[in-house]
Amino acid sequence: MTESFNETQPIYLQLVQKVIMQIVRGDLKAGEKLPSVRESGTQFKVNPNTVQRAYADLERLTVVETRRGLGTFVTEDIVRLNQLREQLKHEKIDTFIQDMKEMGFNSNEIKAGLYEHLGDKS
Amino acid sequence: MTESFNETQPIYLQLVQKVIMQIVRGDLKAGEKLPSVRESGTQFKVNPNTVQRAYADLERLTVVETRRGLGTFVTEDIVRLNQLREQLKHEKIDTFIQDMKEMGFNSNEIKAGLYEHLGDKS
Amino acid sequence: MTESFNETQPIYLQLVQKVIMQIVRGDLKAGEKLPSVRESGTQFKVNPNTVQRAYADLERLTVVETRRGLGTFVTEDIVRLNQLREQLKHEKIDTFIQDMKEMGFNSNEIKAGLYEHLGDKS
Amino acid sequence: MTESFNETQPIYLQLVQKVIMQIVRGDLKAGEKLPSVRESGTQFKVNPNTVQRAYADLERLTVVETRRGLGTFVTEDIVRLNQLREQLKHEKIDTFIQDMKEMGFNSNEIKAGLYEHLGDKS
DNA sequence: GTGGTCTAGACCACC
DNA sequence: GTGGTCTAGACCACG
Repeated sequence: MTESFNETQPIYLQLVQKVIMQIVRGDLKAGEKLPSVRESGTQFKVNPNTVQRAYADLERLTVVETRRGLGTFVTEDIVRLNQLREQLKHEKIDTFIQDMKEMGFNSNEIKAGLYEHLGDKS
Repeated sequence: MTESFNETQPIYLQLVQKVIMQIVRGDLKAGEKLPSVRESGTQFKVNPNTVQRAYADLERLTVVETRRGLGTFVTEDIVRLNQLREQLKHEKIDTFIQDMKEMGFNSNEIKAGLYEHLGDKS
Repeated sequence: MTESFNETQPIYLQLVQKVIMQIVRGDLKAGEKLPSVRESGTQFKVNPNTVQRAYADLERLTVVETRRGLGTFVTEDIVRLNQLREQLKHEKIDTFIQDMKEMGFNSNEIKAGLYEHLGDKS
Repeated sequence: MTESFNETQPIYLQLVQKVIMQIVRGDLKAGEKLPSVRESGTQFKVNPNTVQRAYADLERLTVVETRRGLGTFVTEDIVRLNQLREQLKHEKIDTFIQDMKEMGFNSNEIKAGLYEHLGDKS
């Protein structure tokens, strides 16, 4: 499963997204240890520096904490994690609606389109 | 309304998106002339070359045509334009659903979330 | 039958080629009158200036003559026309062979490839 | 052997052709690194941007891949490379035959002409 | 006036 | 070091 990266978006930002997704999905739980920068680096075939940068960003977002000599861990702050999940959900929905309206679709068309697509694969 | 440009995405790609949106929304109709590369350049405060690059991409996507010495025009091929609109709609919806499911939401949660947000602003 | 033009090659050169082809094929015979620049212009939807330039080139190649107030005519010099035909034939074949060899094909492969293609459509 | 550039064709397209030829001939093998845009630039006495444009085109044709910070490489996809060679061969032969027929030569004359020329130099 | 190409030189992200 | 993007300014062909 060699996942590849988008071309126009910086790799470290894609890594940030990837980790956030894992946390929100629950693949990475509160307090759990993230792979080391070296591990991640070899796994995704990117430079450890790039991983490091992504982890730094994640720390700035207060979703992970790094403990010296131990590694990087998902925050224990469950409130923060729930908040993160809700926040991302609202953002995603909002930008989706905004994009669709920018394309000239009204609320009903959006609902209809969504139903159609959920029908096939729900 | 001086819209500015994103940092992470190349300007010329943002221009491509912008024009596609204008076409899909109907602000630019089939056969209509786009502003010249120089005009667009001064309007968006970017170099004409950058606009040129965007227009070249748009031509490769067969949504515009350039006529030597005359200018760049939205394609007259209405079928193509409708296809473009449908294609973008499906892509948007698909990636939205995929993203939401990646975050661990099921179909019903997605629908509910959407309704909630459409309620406020439909 | 709206014939279109290549993008990278100047239109007037493509016109030159077109006329030469008509002469070599015999569609335009020795002494025959070419359409006026205006006629050609409207027919091919190009500027008369462009046609004019093509005709000037053809005159420089001594395959047409322009007579003031009368129009542009294929040269009466039949020797020149035969020479033209032979010259073009040899040039075409030579560059074809050269191109194929540049691509790494040897004489036998070239012959074989040609037979194959002539088989379908001879 | 300082090869120079044609006047009527854009330099970057001539570069594209040149590289494709090198690949088809086997001078550049699957996975091999192309010279950097700066190297090529100085070698051919053109601006690195021009080389860059050619490389971008080649990537769009999926005959090369660029790896961030590493360089530009001939694709490892050997199937693609063989397809490329076959495709170019057929195109060359087809346009050759078409051109010759346009000039009024029939299949036998084409074959005869080819044999004549191959005789001298095969 | 239009788009298309090219140069020179700069800055960025990535390795 | 690599490719990718951008600017400023130039020249060309075409209408």
